Amino acid sequence: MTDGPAERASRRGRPGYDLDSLLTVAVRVFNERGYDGTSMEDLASRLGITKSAIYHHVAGKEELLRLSVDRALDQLFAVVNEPEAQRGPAIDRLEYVVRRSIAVLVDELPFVTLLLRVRGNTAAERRALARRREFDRLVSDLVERAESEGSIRRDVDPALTSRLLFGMLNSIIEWYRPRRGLTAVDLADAFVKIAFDGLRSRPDAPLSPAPDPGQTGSPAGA
Amino acid sequence: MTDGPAERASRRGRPGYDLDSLLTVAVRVFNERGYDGTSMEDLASRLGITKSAIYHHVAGKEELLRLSVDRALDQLFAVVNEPEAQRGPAIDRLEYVVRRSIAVLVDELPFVTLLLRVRGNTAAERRALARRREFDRLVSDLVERAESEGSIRRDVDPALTSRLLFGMLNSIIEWYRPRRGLTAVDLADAFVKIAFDGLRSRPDAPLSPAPDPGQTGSPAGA
DNA sequence: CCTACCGATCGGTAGG
DNA sequence: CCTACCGATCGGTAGG
Repeated sequence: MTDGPAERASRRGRPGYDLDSLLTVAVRVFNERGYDGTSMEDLASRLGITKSAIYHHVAGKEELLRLSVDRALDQLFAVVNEPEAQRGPAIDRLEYVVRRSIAVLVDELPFVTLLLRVRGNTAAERRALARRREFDRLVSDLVERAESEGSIRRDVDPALTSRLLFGMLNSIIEWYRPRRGLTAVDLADAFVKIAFDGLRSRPDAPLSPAPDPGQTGSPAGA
Repeated sequence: MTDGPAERASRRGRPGYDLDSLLTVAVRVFNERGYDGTSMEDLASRLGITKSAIYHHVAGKEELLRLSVDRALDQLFAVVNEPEAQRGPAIDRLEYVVRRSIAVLVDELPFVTLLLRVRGNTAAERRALARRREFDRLVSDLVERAESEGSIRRDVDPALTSRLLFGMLNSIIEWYRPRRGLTAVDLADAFVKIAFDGLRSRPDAPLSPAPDPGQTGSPAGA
């Protein structure tokens, strides 16, 4: 009896954008030209509709930004609230959060990209930055706990370790593109190796139980 | 370019900005508001002069960008051309380039920040991106060489290792601020530990790097 | 002839 | 979702 949101749009009224498909296009343009550098006219011409039509869906440019970065933030917060991130040794929880964050980053690449480029010039941007800082603090607490449990090196400050770890993770948005032969799981495997055990080869150290010898996880470069 | 900004200009004509001191202010504003989001009027009011006066020094906004990113790029290329980056084991050369790049990043933080935020919307931006890619290729070659020499782990693709390594390095601009108790050398020391040996504590491995006796790495000068 | 600007205004385009 | 607009501001240039 009650039609779903997509149902309603397709049955009644003109065919056109719903909020989700509009956001998908808007985020792509924001990432190409920068949020500040994108005019509502840019968005309208890319969407194939007029500027005013956009205001049918959202109150303005800032709401487009808010809805977009919240989509990324909601999924990242969901990760740290999953049971695997809440119990067990902190080092395992940290690895879990890292792997799941990479999955979110890959699945929602344009939205996470936009989130990471927010600078804080407007209210919506400052709101996004505040939520980011809250996420960073949760991760930082996890790193600190892992250090006090003795599973993370004690000769580097936990806050610094946390920043470098997620700095490396976030940098993935700069070059990762799907459909280039590197899956999210292969990427996460390689990332965890580099981050947790370093890029140096250590012939004297015992290898982890049967690291798959078949694939090297080559990312088809460029 | 070691003379004080106002020294040279104080002899003839009005006291005012020379190109260097103008760039210092311009880059700061670009980083605050974004390059696209910065108007010439923004720059003028921050400088305390009129818009027209800026055109006395440069041909336009794009030239301000070009001069700024070239300052960062020139120093980064200088690093890979230093003798310590040209001879010896590739792993040592890589560590040297990492330490010196961190020193450049810290010394020229606003200029490197601007460089890393360039997106390619204008000709000057695309030119900067091309030079960045050239630098990245030099580093990537070094990582590949270190892997073929057996000093870097073989179970991760060198191009991927290189991207993660410099992704982590570049992320320093997001949070590092001078005068907060973390010197560039301390930062580089911690960075090299995390990047080369990983964040995991390894009670079974010797504390000091065992495989290569002698030096632990080049102290990067700064 | 130089350096270092000023006050005013150009044709177009921004978000709403 | 469109047409017809607004107040303001954009990057850049004129003569002095």
